[in-house]
Amino acid sequence: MDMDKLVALCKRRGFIFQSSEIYGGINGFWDYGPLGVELKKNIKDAWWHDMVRNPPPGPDGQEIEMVGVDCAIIMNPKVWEASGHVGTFADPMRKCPQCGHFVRADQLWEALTLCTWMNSLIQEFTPISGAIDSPRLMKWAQGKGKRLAPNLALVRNPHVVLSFLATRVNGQPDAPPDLMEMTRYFATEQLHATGLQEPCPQCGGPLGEAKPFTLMLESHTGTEKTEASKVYLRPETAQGIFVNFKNVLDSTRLRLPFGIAQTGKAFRNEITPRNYTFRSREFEQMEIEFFCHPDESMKWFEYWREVRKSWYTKLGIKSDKLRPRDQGEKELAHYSKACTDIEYMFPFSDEPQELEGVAHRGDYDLAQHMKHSGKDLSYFEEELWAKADKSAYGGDKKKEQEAKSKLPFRYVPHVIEPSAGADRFTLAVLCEAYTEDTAPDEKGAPQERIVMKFHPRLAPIKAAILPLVNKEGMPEIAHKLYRELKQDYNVFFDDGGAIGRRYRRQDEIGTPWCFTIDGQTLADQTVTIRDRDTLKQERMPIAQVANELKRRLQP
RNA sequence: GCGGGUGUAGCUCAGUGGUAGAGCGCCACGUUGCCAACGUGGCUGUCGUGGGUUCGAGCCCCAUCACCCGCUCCA
Repeated sequence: MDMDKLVALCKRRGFIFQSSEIYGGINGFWDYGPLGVELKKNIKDAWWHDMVRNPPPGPDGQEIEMVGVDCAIIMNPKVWEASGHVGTFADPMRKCPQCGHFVRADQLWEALTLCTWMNSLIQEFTPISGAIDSPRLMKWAQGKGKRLAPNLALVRNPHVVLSFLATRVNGQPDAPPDLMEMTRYFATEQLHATGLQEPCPQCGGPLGEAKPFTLMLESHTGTEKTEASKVYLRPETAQGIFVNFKNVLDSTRLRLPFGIAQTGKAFRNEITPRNYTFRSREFEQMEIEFFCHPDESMKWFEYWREVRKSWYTKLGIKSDKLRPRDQGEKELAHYSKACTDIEYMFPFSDEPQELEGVAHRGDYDLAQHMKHSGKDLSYFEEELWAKADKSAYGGDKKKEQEAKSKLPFRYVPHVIEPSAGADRFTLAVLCEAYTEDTAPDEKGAPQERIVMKFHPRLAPIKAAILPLVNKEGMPEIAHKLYRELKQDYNVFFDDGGAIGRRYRRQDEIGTPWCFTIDGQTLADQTVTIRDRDTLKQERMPIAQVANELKRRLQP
């Protein structure tokens, strides 16, 4: 499938527009048009219905408790300190002017010890003794170095660099240079002009100054625009759930395990927004935080991984394009026990791209918020305590208190986090639906047809109501049916042009069914229902249309 | 952020420094008898934006914005 054709269709038919287009657009932001908003809304509604209102039975066949919240986009900035976003997002970054590579300033040396050219170079000398084998380094610079680190000073100008290094070593023989200092010398071409420099792990070029770099978008509240008034647009909806965990617990009588769900906008200052709406700076998430007992968390992780994967399949994503991928141990965050990315083969990439991450986050988030807010976010098993044999404590209140303060009675819940991208799934649905096939024209000759094969639940328009011709009362009957159906569904009335053209127009926007009022309707009150994918038509009584539509749209 | 490419009607795209075009679509009227019909008429443009060169710029130059591809980044 050609991505350009999909992008053109989305614009032509009103699914997706570039944001602020008449002003030249803005990088990384997109608007949904009349059809796009219906599609995305259907996706969010399907998610809410299938995950919050009516989630599949649990691993042991039990009912799943789910509730929702809708939190503010702007929160107390301390939330983002606790979550780690300020720390990791605001790390000073250093950029290589030669190749454009970014590296976190505090991770430079770690990156250097892991990088290819450094590992190659390190075999050519013995930094601990400080001994330098100039001819050997020269050979490296003129051989392997040229390929591995083309912008390293040692490679670009080995004579000068080696002479600086020799001066350094000879000048202070009792202080042999360590690995870091040696490396700085290797990266420095004009010692007197620039001082010692540090090399890029990618190409060896001299790195620039460290600059703070944050992926969170910032704003200010109140009248003063100061550091103290700075606030962040949330980079994920999850934290709103965590900070409201206690509120939900206290206001609902819910007992563990249960989940809290939220859909909403999130913002990230992506360096390179790319691939249509896939990586946008403003996007919408559909997130669940499922709170459970630490001993049961893996069971719930597996439950959600399966539930989320099959949800996509159920809504029409072919299973061979859907790739659940378990993250390796190295890839996992330090607090995480497991994480599965549910990925989709988008047409714009040879690699599957992430639609959703199902993460086992342990007690990391709640523990962080306990630490930073000073509030107790632990959970107490009241029923378990009520039934417990307390004879061991002999009525000693202190012993009882101590027992109540730890497992199995009190603990910080573990969390399973299925975090899905609403816009990413919308894009996947569009890609998946786009189909070019052939359909016969009025002479029976095959003609090219573009059809969006949306799952009926997701289709922006559920049905079109069409009078075959505009006479003999057909438009009136059609309009009456239209009025009836639009009470419950987004349906479309069209009496313009020939019937074939009207069918094709509906195909292109993925309307699953067309109801046509024809001459026979006048005689026996039946209409035809025409199927988008098969082009087949059946007759049914006009009085049964609403029920039939309801039946076909059942989740 | 770097390198390469693109930007002309709603869409797809022609356009050689000298009057801005085509196809499709869209709208109106007539027609219509189940899969992109036909006839007649009509609308549609700051040629991405801002400068410059020139008697004259869609075309040449500079800058800028957006999109695409490749690097890079992606807690």
